[in-house]
Amino acid sequence: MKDLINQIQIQVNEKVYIKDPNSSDLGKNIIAHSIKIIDEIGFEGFTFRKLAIVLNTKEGSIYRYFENKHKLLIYITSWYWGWLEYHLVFSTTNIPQPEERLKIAINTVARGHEDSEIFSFINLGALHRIVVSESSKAYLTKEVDRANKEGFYSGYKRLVGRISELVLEIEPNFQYAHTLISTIVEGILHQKYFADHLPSLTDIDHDDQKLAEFYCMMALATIKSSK
Amino acid sequence: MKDLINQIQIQVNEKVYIKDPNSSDLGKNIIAHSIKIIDEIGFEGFTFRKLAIVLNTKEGSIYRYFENKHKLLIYITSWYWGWLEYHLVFSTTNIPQPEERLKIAINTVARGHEDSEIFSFINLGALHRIVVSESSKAYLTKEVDRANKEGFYSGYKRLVGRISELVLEIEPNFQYAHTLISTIVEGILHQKYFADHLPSLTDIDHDDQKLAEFYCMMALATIKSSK
DNA sequence: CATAAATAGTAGTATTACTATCAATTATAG
DNA sequence: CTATAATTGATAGTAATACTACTATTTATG
Repeated sequence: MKDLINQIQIQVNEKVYIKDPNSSDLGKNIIAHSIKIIDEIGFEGFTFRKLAIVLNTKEGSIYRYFENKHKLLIYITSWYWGWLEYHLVFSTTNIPQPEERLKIAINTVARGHEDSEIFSFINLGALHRIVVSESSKAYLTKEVDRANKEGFYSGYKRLVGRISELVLEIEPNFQYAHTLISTIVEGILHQKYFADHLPSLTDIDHDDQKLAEFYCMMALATIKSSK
Repeated sequence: MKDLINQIQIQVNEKVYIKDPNSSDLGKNIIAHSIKIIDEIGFEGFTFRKLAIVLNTKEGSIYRYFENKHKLLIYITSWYWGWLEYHLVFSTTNIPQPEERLKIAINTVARGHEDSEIFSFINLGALHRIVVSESSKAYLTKEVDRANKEGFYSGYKRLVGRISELVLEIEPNFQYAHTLISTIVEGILHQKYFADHLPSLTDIDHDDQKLAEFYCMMALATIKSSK
């Protein structure tokens, strides 16, 4: 699996960047090191100046790739959702039972990364932590409508859409597939954050397996209750 | 009800502010107008300078009340959770059936404000929109652990705790009360945001009643499924 | 009416978030 | 292998942000 994964490239909406970071070494370093720095000091503390110093380059060079740090955040979170979607499609094909497919999907989201800790130059562990604690800042902004129109959130929307389809396979008359799945995906991220920082808001303590089980149980109970 | 509500004062952890904004006209204006400005231009665009200009005062005077704008955000969101808790306690007392109490609680969170649009000098409609789109930024920061230690999130935690207790009254052996309730509270906020900005992630379109019904159904199905 | 408290007014600093320009380096195409 | 295009490096500069500090003036209170 690892070998195969290294063959593919995750596509990110090209309007997110000025110059494709995959097209050069500097570009790849910008992605790799911004993930590292944001993971360490948080998105608010992260600046292109700090990144430039680490990369032994200048702010100006980074601005040739991304208009601002918010776009860079959209880039790396979109990349993550693209990667997860790839993973999801892979893990659910050839599973005949729709209920089983939904369970696998929820497990995929809850586990986040796993067998491939480093995907080419991207540290998936750090990226996953960023998604947990920073990804909602990609859309919780006054520019959300413009960004959405440009398609910046299509990766996330596609993922939610795909899992919602699995729900509809189980129960085609279920009216709340998107609400249920976006609640679960956001819920998984939040519960992980709460386990780390606000433990009284959760009952699941760093156990991705258990987290997945809870949300599977919740999903199936909710779907069936609607009949 | 409105008259009674105007009698009480919502308490916010006093470490959040330097000087109690309730103790002066300027303080109250800081709260009232920061809610207005954040609602209009978003938390990122909001600065103490802009607030000072609107209030015909100087940055320095605002800094005597709040160390920085992040603390002010914590203040106003804490205030909201305190207000909601008050509402919740009020609306669930004297209801004998635990299931009914849980339903009322979820409805209270989903409706957010309603019969009291303006609570003394606070515009609850604007505050509710801020809670929907900005409140998670109060804890999604690298300072979260320090802030949590200071008790800055106790209002939110108390609210989740209270509703979790209602869950346990229905089913004392349920293991995931906090996870379920924090998922629902966050879910309600997210679904409202999605309805406004990313509609493909939700099935509930600006209908607080329906939103509450969905999450009530989900809660009860999940609780019962665990038996 | 005195004096303490609060606010207004003015300055100033370090950092952020950029933009612009030109020189040096590196890639690529003929 | 060289011309030239593309990329990056280096330097500079601006407006805004996020503060801190100090003094003058106003307002409250005993």
